[in-house]
This record gives sequence, C-alpha cells and structure tokens, in this order.
Amino acid sequence: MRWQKKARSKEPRKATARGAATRARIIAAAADLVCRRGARATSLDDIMAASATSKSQLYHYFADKDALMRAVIELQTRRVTGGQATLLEAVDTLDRLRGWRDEVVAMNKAAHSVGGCPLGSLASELADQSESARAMLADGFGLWRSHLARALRAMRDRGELKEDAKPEDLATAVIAALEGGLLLAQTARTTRPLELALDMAIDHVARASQCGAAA
Amino acid sequence: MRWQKKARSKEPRKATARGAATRARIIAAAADLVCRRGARATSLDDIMAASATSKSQLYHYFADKDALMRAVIELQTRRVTGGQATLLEAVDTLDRLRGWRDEVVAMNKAAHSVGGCPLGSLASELADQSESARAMLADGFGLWRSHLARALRAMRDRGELKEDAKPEDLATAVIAALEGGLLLAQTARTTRPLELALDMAIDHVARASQCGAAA
DNA sequence: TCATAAATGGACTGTCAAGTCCAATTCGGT
DNA sequence: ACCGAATTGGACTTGACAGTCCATTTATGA
Repeated sequence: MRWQKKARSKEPRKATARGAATRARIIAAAADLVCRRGARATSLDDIMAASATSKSQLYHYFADKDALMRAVIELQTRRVTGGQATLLEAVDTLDRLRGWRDEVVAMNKAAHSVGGCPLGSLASELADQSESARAMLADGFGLWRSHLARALRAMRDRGELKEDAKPEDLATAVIAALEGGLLLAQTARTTRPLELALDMAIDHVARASQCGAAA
Repeated sequence: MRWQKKARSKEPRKATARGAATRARIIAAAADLVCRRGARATSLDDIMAASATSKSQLYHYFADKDALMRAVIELQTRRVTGGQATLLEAVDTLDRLRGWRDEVVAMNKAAHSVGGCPLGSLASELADQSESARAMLADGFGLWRSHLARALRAMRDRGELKEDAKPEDLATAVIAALEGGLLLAQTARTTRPLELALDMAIDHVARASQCGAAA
C-alpha cells in the first residue's frame, strides 16, 4: 500500500467515448464504495462487481489501485467542493449562513448521521499513508475554505463583519467545527454534536461582526 | 471484518501474572500500530512481531482480531481520557482553559501534526463498520466530555460562566472543534487549523461568561 | 474494406493475512 | 516432586486480494 510511487502516464493517448464512459463508471462505483467502507476496505473485485467491469478494464484505465484511489479523491473533492460552492454562492449575510448551517444539518439527519464527510473520512484514512493523497485532500479543503471565505468576504463587504475580520481564518475554524461535529455525530448517531459545533461556529462569525455583541 | 458478532468469554478463567503481562504487551503493541496505521492496515503478523509473541498467544488471549481491536479501543480510550483528565483536573478558570489549549497545540506541534487524535481516527474508521466499536468510542467521547464539562462547571461555580451556560453542550462543541482542528492539521501538516479551531472554541466558552463581551 | 489501435473477458499467479491445530513447555498448588 | 492447567511455538489451511497475461471483440481512419 504505497501511494506516492508512480506518476506514470498510464492513460492511453487516444480515448474513445466508450472508454471514457467506462473509466467514469469505474471511478463512480469506486467512489461510492470507498465512501461507505473506506479505501483499504474496498477491493478491486468489489469495484468490478459494482461497475460491471473486468480486471483488464481496471488496469487498462489505471496503473494500479493507488492511481484509482487518487481518481476517487479527485472526484469526491469535486463533488464536495462543488456542492458547497452551490450552497454557499448565494450566502452574503449571517442569516443566509444560518440557512447553510441548517442545510448541512438536514443532510446529516437525512443520512442518519452515518458516513460523515467523504473528504474527512479519506483524510483520516490516507493523510498519514500517502503524501500525494494528503496533498490532494489538503487542496480540496483549501478550495472548500475559499468558497466559504468568499461568502464571509461578501458579508464583510456588506458591513456585516468587522473590517479586520479574517475570512480565511474564520472559514478554517468553521470547517473544523463542521468536520469535528460530523465525526462526533457519526460516533453518537445523533446530529446534536454537529448542531452544537456549527452553532458555535456561526456565533464565532457573528462575534466578528460589529463590536462583539450581536445575536 | 465483522465486529459485533461474538461476545464470547474467551478469557481463560485463571490468569497468571505472566499471562496478564503477555496480554498487556499484545494490546500495547497493537494499539501502537493501529494508532499509526489504522485497524484494517495492521496485520496480526505485525502485532506478533512488535510484541514478540506467537499466533497461539494472540488466539489464546483473544477470540479473534475483532476482540483484540476492542481491547485496543478500550486502551486508547483510557489513555486519551486519562490524559485529558489529568490536563483538565486543575482547570477552573478561563485562563487555565487557555493553558489547556496551549498544551493540546504543543502536543500536536511535537507530533508534527501527524496522526491526529487516536480516538478520532478509530471513530472515523470503525464507527460505520462495527456497532460495538462505535458504542465504545461514543462512550469514550462521552467520558472525555464529562471531564471537560466538570472543568466548565467549576468555572460556572466560580462565577466565570453565566448561570444558564450548559457545560455539557459547551464541552461537546469544544471537542468537536478539537477533533476537526486535528483533522485539518493532519491534512495540512500545520497546527494552524487546530489553533484557529481551539481559539474559536475558547471564545465560545468565554462568550458564555458574564454578558458576552470578554477578552 | 482492411489494418491498426482501443477495449474487453477472464483465467492465472504470487503473496499475504486470518484462523486452526497439536505438540511442547512452563507454572502453580499440593 | 508431581499433576493438571496455563502458556507458548510454529506449521498448516483457507481464502482474499493485487496484479499479470493473452486471446478476443469492437471501433476508427485511411
């Protein structure tokens, strides 16, 4: 299980539409399984079964399991940050930020607090095992933070936040609260810890507004 | 990899001092490896090598790998909550809580932000795979929270916190921030996210003091 | 249409890991 | 010292999994 070894250009130079579809199908199936069971607990046979493909296909499109896992990380990162970008793009007030909080909590409730954050799970499992995976996930979190920071900057520009508030730092803290809340929720099987953590985070942002005392 | 199946009473009725030592040695070695590589990535052969034991010994003291992993969870829980109990027992003011924050950050810095929280890693890997593991970890976090809540209650009794502040809820949010901060720190290889998350948490506690505006 | 490249099927190999088994050894109490 | 239980050594079995190989089918472009 080494990860960072080969940056081989395994992809065939010419890719047919059918080939691209197969490749995408493999990654999607792998992402789904990895999300539910973890990277190490997902076997290539599982992925083959779930995507209706054969060994040859896996190794035709990916150099090895590591390469496939990197593709999975990439997809999950795009999914999460894409979803967050959508949820956050209209956020430019504290009230809308609270709406975002409610949506996050609702999603967790819908999942019965099972699974946590796809990025968080991958990070916990792979950050110490593979430098390349770690770097990709760090970038993913960075992108997420930038989306959140954009929203916070919009709030600052509207005068809802103090001039000296630091959107990037606030965003980091908010995401930390979210991830930690998800982890505790996953462990306790209640959304309660997530709610408490996010409320704290929102208060923290609110605290950066005006002179400290706001609802 | 099923976990919750057997509550078998595998432990021999009579345990010698030597036997108990061997058992402890196995658990300690396993805990060490699991902490660094994860449960699934740790093989019994690894554990045998690290603890200088044989297959028979593993299966003499534990019904199967699952049982051993449960023992590991128990040990790690005791270590973490024990360590936190020590760090938190003298905490009864906001200033001392800040001292606690500094110690947590210092520990992370000493580890170069590698590894995260042993409980958090186990929770992320096992919460969705094994009901018994999930329950044990939930208890572990609960115990940790109670230690933190005790400190917060002491602060409230001293008049540092408002009467209607809820120590248990505050403690939950603080631990969420810590866990999330550790995860981001592990991914980014900097203590910075942990610092930001814990500062937010401390502010959140401070905000529950007096009427909202305190340093 | 034909040559070539892409795509696929699936058997096969080597390795590693969990778990079993039995024989040998050590220990504790009497 | 002696007996049964506790403890230990380590070979062996079984299965799973990553990765290899080659034959076959399908698409593409001149």
